[in-house]
Amino acid sequence: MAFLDHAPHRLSENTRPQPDRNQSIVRFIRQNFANERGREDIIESQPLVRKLGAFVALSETELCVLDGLHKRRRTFVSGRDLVLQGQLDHAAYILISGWACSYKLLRTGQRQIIDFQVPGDFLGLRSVVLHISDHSIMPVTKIEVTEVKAVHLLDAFARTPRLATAVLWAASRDEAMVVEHLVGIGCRDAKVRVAHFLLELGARLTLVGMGTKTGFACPLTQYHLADALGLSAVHVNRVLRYLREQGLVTFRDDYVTFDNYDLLAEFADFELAYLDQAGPLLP
Amino acid sequence: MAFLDHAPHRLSENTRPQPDRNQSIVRFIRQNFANERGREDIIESQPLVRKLGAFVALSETELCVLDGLHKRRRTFVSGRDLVLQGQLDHAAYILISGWACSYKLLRTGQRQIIDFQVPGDFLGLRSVVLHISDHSIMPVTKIEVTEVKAVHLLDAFARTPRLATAVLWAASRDEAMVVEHLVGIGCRDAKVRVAHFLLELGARLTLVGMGTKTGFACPLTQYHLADALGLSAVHVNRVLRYLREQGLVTFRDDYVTFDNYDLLAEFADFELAYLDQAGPLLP
DNA sequence: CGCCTAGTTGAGGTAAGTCAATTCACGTGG
DNA sequence: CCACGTGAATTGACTTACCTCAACTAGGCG
Repeated sequence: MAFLDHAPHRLSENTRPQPDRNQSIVRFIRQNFANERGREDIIESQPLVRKLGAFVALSETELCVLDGLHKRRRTFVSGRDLVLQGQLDHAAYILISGWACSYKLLRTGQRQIIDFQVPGDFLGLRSVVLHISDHSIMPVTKIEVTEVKAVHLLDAFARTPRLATAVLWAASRDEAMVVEHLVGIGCRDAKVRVAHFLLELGARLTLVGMGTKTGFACPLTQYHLADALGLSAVHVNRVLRYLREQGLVTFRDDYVTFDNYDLLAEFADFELAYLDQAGPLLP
Repeated sequence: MAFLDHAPHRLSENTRPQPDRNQSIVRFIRQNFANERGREDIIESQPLVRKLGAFVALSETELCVLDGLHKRRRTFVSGRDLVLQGQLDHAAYILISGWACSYKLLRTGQRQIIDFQVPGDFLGLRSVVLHISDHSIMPVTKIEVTEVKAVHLLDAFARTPRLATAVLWAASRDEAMVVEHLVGIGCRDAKVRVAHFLLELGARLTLVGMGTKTGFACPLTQYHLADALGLSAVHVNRVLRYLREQGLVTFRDDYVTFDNYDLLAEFADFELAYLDQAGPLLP
């Protein structure tokens, strides 16, 4: 087990989402909302809108409320935690750029990384709802976030129930990812585990335009992988070497290359049912 | 790894919640709702009300809507799944009595149990919100549930936003449990893992009046434990023997006895922060 | 009675952990 | 400019926690 975190020695920052996805919501905003603020501006600055928009078709009011949530913009550097385990009544954040991770620390000094967050993801949503944080959140790279006060969020729910439903959807999706993670640690062996994890990460990043079937920029260290997958860093290294030598995937220099995507997917028994999303589910 | 599930050879059914908890919501219902239906009746038949009531103080309207959700009552026996992995647009359920478990099956035949559900818990909430189920749900004992159609649930959210918030809270609490489970599998060794799991289960059951610091009735088999904790049934057996011989906890005859609660809690490094709940958080 | 499932125990194998040494890239300060 | 420190990655040698296979007991039930 790796003990504490170490700052990655190089940071990759190509976190700009491509504007060619979620076309229905894009069209919607263009039609209804274009004169309020620059329409591209809204999409660019609000990866969250794209995400929630994929679930419910948001009305103008809801978009306004959502826009109003993005208040104070803040920057955090690697090593400075946003939220600490046990902290009470802190704010939630929406990740604009960069990577973060949520983790729990045991008294033995071991760290379990729960999940990594990429642009558009909520940070600390669960903690706000529960009023106490059961985990910590730290940046992996330098990150940009917008702060959302707990009160504002709960207030927004009361005024726009559809928004509450949309956020419930986002939370459910997060939970599904944690569950998949649990399954990985619970019953896959190290090789399949690592392979599956990289494929999953790739799929998530592809959804927000930050990855392809060829690969993706990845600021994680092998220590991050180790603590996320419940393996030792040494063993992660060996497994990565194995996968590289088999011509499946290469993890090197802050970049993950899928050398043979299909073979890797078969090797890892990868299917991404729960990540699929076929347009707005709530009319 | 144990392969498929086996029906437990004896079922324990003392699932009646004690009416001495969540006093504020009990009082509330007595004052405002007593002449509509028998007041005890509502509490008895709706463990969910007690649970949600612990988070938001529900108004009369909200109670009505919540009551309206409890439509068709159904019974399932062990072995008959309520929800199947991959199933689309099924209903959700609220567990009235008995135990259930949610699990995922891998193509290798391995099973990972995500979580166990006890009376008052939602079954398949996440699946309804995501419109597709990423997991299956099966009864552990004979269970009684009430069915909630997806449409009704989403409709109820639109009409009573506070209810949506309360359900978001319940979902967050579930997620916190999955996260704790993840941590257990990810970085605790087998002995601590089993000990921690039993303590946690005990704490959850105590919250709904089905357990104490002395122990609780537990219909699970060692195979259930194995598949939940990512261990082999054989190893679970050895660990249970160890814990019994150390005078910490005894798992036998469908009953878990805490032989030395404090020592066990120390051994397992157990703290239940996220289960604590100090009254309604949303006025 | 015999079958089935749950639980129990032993013997031996293996995946993954620990400890330790080495290399490499980068940054810093003399 | 080089010396030095540090964090990340790499590799080898050894240990161990947990798994697998297998045999056996005991209770429940048709």
